[in-house]
Formats: sequence, structure tokens, C-alpha cells
Amino acid sequence: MTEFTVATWNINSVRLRLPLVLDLLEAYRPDVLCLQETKCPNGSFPGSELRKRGYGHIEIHGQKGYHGVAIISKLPLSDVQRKDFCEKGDTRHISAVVNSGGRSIRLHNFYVPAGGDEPDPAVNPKFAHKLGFLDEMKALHAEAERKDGVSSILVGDLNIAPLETDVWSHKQLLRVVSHTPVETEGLNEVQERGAWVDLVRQHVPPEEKLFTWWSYRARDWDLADKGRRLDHIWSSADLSPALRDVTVLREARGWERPSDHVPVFAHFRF
DNA sequence: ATGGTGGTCCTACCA
Repeated sequence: MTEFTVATWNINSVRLRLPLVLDLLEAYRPDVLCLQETKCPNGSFPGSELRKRGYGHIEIHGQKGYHGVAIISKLPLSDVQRKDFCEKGDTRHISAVVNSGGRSIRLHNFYVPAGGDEPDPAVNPKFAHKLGFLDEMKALHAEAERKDGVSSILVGDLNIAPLETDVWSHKQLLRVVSHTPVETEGLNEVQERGAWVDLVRQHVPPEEKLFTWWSYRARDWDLADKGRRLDHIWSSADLSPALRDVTVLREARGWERPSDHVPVFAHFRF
């Protein structure tokens, strides 16, 4: 019997919030933590502090100022890939294989473009980029490597809240980027074509409101609770029966100098 | 209510 926990967190600057990352790792000890929006060039990534705490396997894909993803692991990582979706040179994807309990699992860590304010690809290039990015994600199949005995997990800030219960008001957000039909249908197609299982919604009933992000701009985020579920954990079908628990660490939004996203955990027992 | 806040890195740009 092997326990395995993967976590995903849009950290919004890994250097500014390194103390929060270290606290999270000490308190929850996930086997793997996937970060997005590290906003950190590779040469400045604070790897030694993480290694000191037992996370000796770190793979990063960063750039100056924007984007940036990282996989921080207690377990060895192999066959690392960094794919340039939409060929813009953005650091929005990193992938690696991790071995746990006799299983090989390919982890994909994504930071999908936010898409700007105007949900019209004809006038807003950022929204067109987001839709193009989703199109390229459709080529990703959860079962693609099963023939080699490799399972798959896909995590990250996908910047889309697909279900009505993934936003504080379905009606009021239908024309707001992150919850427009073209985006939610696009994400559903990525999920269906790839045969991905939404592990968070496997564990938390779809009727229940569930958020992972609250805007910095809204005052009193906790009381107003105008959140969205933008951060996701998916897997290939073979892993879904091994899912034991999901944690959305809502309290992290109330930490000092918080990220606007909170960590999400999936806990497996193989 | 077309603002609001917060990050990077110095001037806007991005979320």
C-alpha cells in the first residue's frame, strides 16, 4: 500500500511567497507540488531552500516577469518535457514522470492563458490565444502512454471554471472570461477527447459550489465569496479508483500576503 | 458601479 499526494498552486511569484511555499510543504508534505506563475527566471529559482526540506527533485520552466511553472518533488522525476504551446515562447507547461508504489505517472503542469477581458477572439488577441491553447491541449490524451504502463495526471491553473457551481454566479459570469460558453465547451472537449477524469469533481459533488480563486480586487473575499474554480486536477481513468481525498485549502487565501489562488491536493492510495 | 488590488521591475503590462 502506497500513499501519494499531488498538489497544485498558482503562487503568483515564487520568490515573494517562498515562505508560504515552505510552510505548505512542512505542514502537508505532498509528494509533488506543481506551481504556476512562478514569475521567476530559471537562474533565480529558490531551489536550495526547497531541497533542504526534502524536496530534492525540482524541474522548472521560467522566464522573466511572467508565467513560469515548476514541479517540486520528494521522488525522482524523469523524462522532463517543456512544450511551447502556440509557439509564443511562453513558459506555460512542464511535464515529468514520477514513480510511486510501482506505478509510473506522467505529470502535466499547465498555466493556461487568462485571456484578457473581452471574450471575443476577433478583437482580443489574448482571448484568441487562450482558445488556440485549448485547441492544442485537445491533442493530449490521458491514455496515450498506458501502453507503456504509464498513467497520467494533469494539474494546473486552467483559468476556466467549467461548471455552473464553479463560479459564484453562473448567470452573472456567462459573459466574463473564464466562464463563457466557448471556453467551458473548449475545456470540456479537452477533457472528453483526452479521456481525462476531473478528480476534484469526482470527490466533491458537482451540485456543490467549489472555488479555488478569489480576486484581489474584491474586498472581504471570505464573506462575499465571489470565487471561481480555476485550478484543476485531472487523471487517466486507471488512477481514479485510487483517489482517497481532495483538499482545497481555502484558508490559504487568508494567509498574510496571499496568492489569489489556493492550493488543491489529491491524495491517492495505490 | 468600467473601479477595485497585487505582481514584476521602473514604465507599462499582466492577472
